[in-house]
Amino acid sequence: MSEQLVPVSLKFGRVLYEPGKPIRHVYFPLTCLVSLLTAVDKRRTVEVGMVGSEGMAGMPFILGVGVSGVRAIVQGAGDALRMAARPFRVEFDRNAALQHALYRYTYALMAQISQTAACNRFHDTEERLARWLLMTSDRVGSARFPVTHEFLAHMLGLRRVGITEAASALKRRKLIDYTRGQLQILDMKGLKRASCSCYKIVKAVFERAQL
Amino acid sequence: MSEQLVPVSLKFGRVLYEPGKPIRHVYFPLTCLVSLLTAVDKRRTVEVGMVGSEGMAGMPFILGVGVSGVRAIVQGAGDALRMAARPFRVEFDRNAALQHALYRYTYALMAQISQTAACNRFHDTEERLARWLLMTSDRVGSARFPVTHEFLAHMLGLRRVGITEAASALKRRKLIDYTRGQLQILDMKGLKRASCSCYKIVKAVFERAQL
DNA sequence: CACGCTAAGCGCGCCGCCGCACATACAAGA
DNA sequence: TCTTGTATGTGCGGCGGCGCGCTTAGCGTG
Repeated sequence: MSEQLVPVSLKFGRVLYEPGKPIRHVYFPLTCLVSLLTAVDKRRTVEVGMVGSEGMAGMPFILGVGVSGVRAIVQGAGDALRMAARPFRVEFDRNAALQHALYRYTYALMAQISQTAACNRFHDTEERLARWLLMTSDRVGSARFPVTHEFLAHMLGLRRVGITEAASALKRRKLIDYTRGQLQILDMKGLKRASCSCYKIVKAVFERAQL
Repeated sequence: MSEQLVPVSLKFGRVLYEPGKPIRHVYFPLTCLVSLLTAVDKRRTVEVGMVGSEGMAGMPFILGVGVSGVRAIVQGAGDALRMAARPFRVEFDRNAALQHALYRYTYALMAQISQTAACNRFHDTEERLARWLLMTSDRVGSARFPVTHEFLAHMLGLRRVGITEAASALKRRKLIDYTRGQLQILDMKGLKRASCSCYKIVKAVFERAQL
């Protein structure tokens, strides 16, 4: 990789891409976490994918499309490596190993999005919340991370109150704990049981793709 | 393209790929229509993508992954061009134009899947049914095509009865008509109004990607 | 022409999530 | 300490979709 790969520190809530807008940089998360959101209107959004250190944000660019299809926001503050689109294109085109890795990642991301589509259709709030917390925990590498009910509502595409209800149920069962924007997973195994099978399915896909 | 691209006739219901199973051929639909389904268990499935003559079935293969992530079934009987995985790989690797076209298509398919994920979350049966009918009609190039309520239920991930209710509502409004597995769109414009915005959004993505 | 099969229609009680409105609680700053 | 803002909790009526079981209607076949 080239010296044009610069470390950046990304704050929570920063918008990296907007649907239909050009992709100016690609990002390789190190400790940060990026959410890919799809909207149906101004206020209703749902997360379709999550990008941590295992992946890259800006996939359309490597597929030869210069605009983003989704909105990408920084869901967990932290560091990432960033590269401007043009030099990245040059590097990507001449680095076969990079191509292979990123195409494989594209596949895994597609599988994740597909599973999320089915999950959104069939699984209830509590299962989906548990899955989201596990996936986030895996990617930030910690059982404790900052997140509010309001934010979770945007991720899972439901009311803030819906999150409060599901989260307090999980809290009652001693699977998680939280106060004012700080959440901690207390019982990882229990939370896995409370989550839907989509968690395991997606995890298996990523492992098979060696990511 | 090579002479190993052979025309095949695909019957309704034929399964082209199963999740986790190897991809032995790739398919380029000519007049047939392929559905990509994701399951959460044995009986609950939902369509996440649709592949017609604008695209190819077997995308994971071009991303360097030899197994399918989704189930692919022939939703509309018809013809396709088929190529065995190995010779396709050879052809694909040396044909830059093909690569560009298929990577762009991958992007469009991802966008379609993402939008479906959001659509499944927010839109009601009638809107989603209308969208499905429009997308299918676009791809088979006809306002009339065979489909049963039972089949639609598997595509949209709901009860057969749910389809009956939504479809009869559309019928009452003179937007569609159907009997025993034959469906006809009567009022295309009206059906577009009855569908959710996801129809237009996905269509625009495909047009922008020149597919 | 009678039978069986598949497609489609209907009723009912149930439940999860909706929108809306309001209530509490903790935190930081003036 | 008081104020303001953000985070979380609660209540309620409504509705869309669920599971279940049953009915009706075409169509093909023997």
